[in-house]
Amino acid sequence: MDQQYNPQALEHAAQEYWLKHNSFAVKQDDTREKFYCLAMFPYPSGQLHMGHVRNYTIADVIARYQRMQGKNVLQPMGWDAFGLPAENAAIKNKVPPAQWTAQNIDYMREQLRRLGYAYDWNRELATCDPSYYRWEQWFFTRLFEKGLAYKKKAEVNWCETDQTVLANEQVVNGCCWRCDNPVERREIDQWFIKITDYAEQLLADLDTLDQWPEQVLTMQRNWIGRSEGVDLDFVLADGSALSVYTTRPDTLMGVTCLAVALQHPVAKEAAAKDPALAAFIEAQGNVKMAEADMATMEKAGMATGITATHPLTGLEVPVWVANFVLMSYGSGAVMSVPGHDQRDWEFAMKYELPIAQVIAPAGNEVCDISVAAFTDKGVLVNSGEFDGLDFEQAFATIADRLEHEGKGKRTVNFRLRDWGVSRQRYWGAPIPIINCGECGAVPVPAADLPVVLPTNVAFEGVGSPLKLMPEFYETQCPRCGANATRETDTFDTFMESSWYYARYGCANNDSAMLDGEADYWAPVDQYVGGIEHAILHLLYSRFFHKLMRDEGLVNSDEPFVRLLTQGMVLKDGAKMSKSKGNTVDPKSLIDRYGADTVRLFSMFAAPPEQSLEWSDSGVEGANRFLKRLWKMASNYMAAGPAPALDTSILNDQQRNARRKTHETIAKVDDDYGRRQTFNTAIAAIMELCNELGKLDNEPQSRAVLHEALHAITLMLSPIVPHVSHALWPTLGGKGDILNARWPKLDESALTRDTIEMVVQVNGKVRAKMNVPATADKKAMEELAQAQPNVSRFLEGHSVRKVIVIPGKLVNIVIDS
RNA sequence: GCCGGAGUGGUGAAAUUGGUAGACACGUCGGAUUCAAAAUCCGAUGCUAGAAAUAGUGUGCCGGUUCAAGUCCGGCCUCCGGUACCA
Repeated sequence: MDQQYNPQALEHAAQEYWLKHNSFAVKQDDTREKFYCLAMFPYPSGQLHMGHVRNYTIADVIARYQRMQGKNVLQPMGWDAFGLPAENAAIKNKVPPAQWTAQNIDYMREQLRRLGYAYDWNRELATCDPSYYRWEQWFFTRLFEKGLAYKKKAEVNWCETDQTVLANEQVVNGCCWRCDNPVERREIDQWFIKITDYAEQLLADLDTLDQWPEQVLTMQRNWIGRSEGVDLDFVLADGSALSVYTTRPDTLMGVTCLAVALQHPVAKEAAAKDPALAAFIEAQGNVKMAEADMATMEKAGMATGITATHPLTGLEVPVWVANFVLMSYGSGAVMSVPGHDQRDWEFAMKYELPIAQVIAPAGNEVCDISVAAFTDKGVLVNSGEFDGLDFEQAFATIADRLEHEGKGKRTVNFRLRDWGVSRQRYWGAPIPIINCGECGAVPVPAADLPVVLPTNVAFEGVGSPLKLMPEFYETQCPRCGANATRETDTFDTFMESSWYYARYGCANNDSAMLDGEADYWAPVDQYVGGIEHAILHLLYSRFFHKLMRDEGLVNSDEPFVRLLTQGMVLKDGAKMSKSKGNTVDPKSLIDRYGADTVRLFSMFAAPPEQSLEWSDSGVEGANRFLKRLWKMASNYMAAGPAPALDTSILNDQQRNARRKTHETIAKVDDDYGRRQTFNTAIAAIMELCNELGKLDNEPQSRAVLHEALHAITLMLSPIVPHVSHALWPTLGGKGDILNARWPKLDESALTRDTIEMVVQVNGKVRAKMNVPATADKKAMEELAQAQPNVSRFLEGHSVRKVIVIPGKLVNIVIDS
């Protein structure tokens, strides 16, 4: 065995060994429990960054740990290859997006290989490959035929100069990020998938995800946003109904105006006759299509001159246009109750609209409507016949009345909106639809799939190249044969990332989207990825899984059994990113210290769910630990083999070291499996190593050391697999360490004769004492009072009570 | 704005079910080794006072519950993630 720890040589050897033995290729095996471990696949942006390293190391540690539990473990890797950055790079570097993407994948794959991840590379996939997206296209045509995909008009950010649709991130201060001209909103035809049909299921099934972080479940619940309310009609002068949705029908008698969205038909109609109103709508509309922008802009409105009849009082209520009303939520119109809604209150104050109080606090709270809205539920006042009712009674009574008179209806509403999947972009999977003058939108027949995206294009960033390629869009209608036009929009990239996890199960099947093997691996047992995906990606994937289930492709209800959301990698308190110029290239660190050091540091520096502060000296520390470990093993080996361990003849020091070894095995097992706190697992192993360094060279001490080194090598192998691979045979390990089992805990090694306890007086620690393991509460209490530094504090005071927590502490409460 | 998190020594963090605050590291300081340095090894290290024993104090801020609060409750502040076309 080498005296020196030489990571470059041993890592190369381990990786060659794994490659030669196909160590991570797996197939269906019904004799063993399967475990599917998956990290969110990367966007091939150019090179790996530390966020990737952290993500993939966490998943790799879990995968390797599960393999040590005897499971059949699948861990695949692939590429989320469509998306906006390829188009940006194409413009900047004058290289076609497909070529840029392929180069990046090649480079990043090599970086991943050097980190020694246990991937089954046979299943690698890239979403920009027609053999992948053809099934997505096929699946979309199935959704279309089931009525789950439909077309409607929706707004986008439009740059007139570049003749292009802009993503929210490409709109900076209301202007195009490239040409700096003001952006306008434009309404265009787009494809949608009816996720709202699945809203109830998506909400209800969150209750089954008991291995997901509570915060993610909460965010998804709030995002879906189920509410119970009433849809009710205010009648306009022309006899048509203006429908509004409210969760507070108890405040109906306090309505002082109605507010409609800028895009609402009533607003459009009024604007047609009122140039000032048209100008207002125009001016307010040029805000980008992002909720954060719309919700923080200054509230503004304008009266339309139209009035509507209140369904209960029969009084006329003015209709306003307001920029904070969302066309996409409910009916695009709301009733304004300034007395009991803070936003309405501010709006009423600004425009000097009346504010009426119709709810009074049920208890003794103070309530002054002239200072702020009273938004709690309470008792109805100034509401005529409804006075005195509480919220529930008022809801029921008013809803009944409206339903009875045909003016309203109890409704369950969701904040969730249908999923818009059209993108007016080049670098994405073509939407498999042909538009025919006669037949309308016709799905491309399965036999004609895939609709292949042309990759040899000049991409200038003005419009989509597909719109300039008659050879792409000129076609015939599959139904009637007439000349027709192919859809030139492509899919939202969330489409690809919503089902890739399932495709890994049968990545090379070219006759079906999914098959029996895919269903064998599904669902993913452990999913690992950034918290930034807590809503969109994870919700779309859950939805897609249910769609695939209903198509008979999988048999489970949910795609991800257990979820770990990892925090970001920061440097100097800011997220590591190219734009901030504070990235650390994993390659140079691997070159300098080896992959094991990089893996060890990224697992040790913080628990996986927290953000991780990058530290160069921390990396040094991780490397130093591996060197010490290597030296400890090589010193042990140099002295020749130790005798067999005989636990009946160990002295105190040896017994203590052995107890520490087995305590560590129990802790690390719990940290890996249940808690997933790899930082504390590593700390525990370091502690053990520090302890072992104090052992002498007696034969049984060396036997204890051998047992410990054996266990340490196994326990560290998920985190630092290369050095473990090298140490294993030298420590007498049998076979391939990848297939070795987790070290066995010897419960009998854990016993203690005495236990250290703390003695407090009035909650302050005053002494520590060793009590026999067999002592009862009374003995602990007596021993505690006898401690010199304790009796000193008790003098002159009477003991009021004594609290004894066996094995932990004794707290003596005295009069002060 | 709304939804979800986080805040503990000089630094990254630990404290798992309300029970010893600061494990394990990094850094710093002191020592050993060395002609010298690097590397390595040993020791000290929350802050204040003290030679020490020890005492006081301390987990973003204000208040509360409890024998006991980093942990639970109420009210704030700051930062981070998401906000439906970044992925």
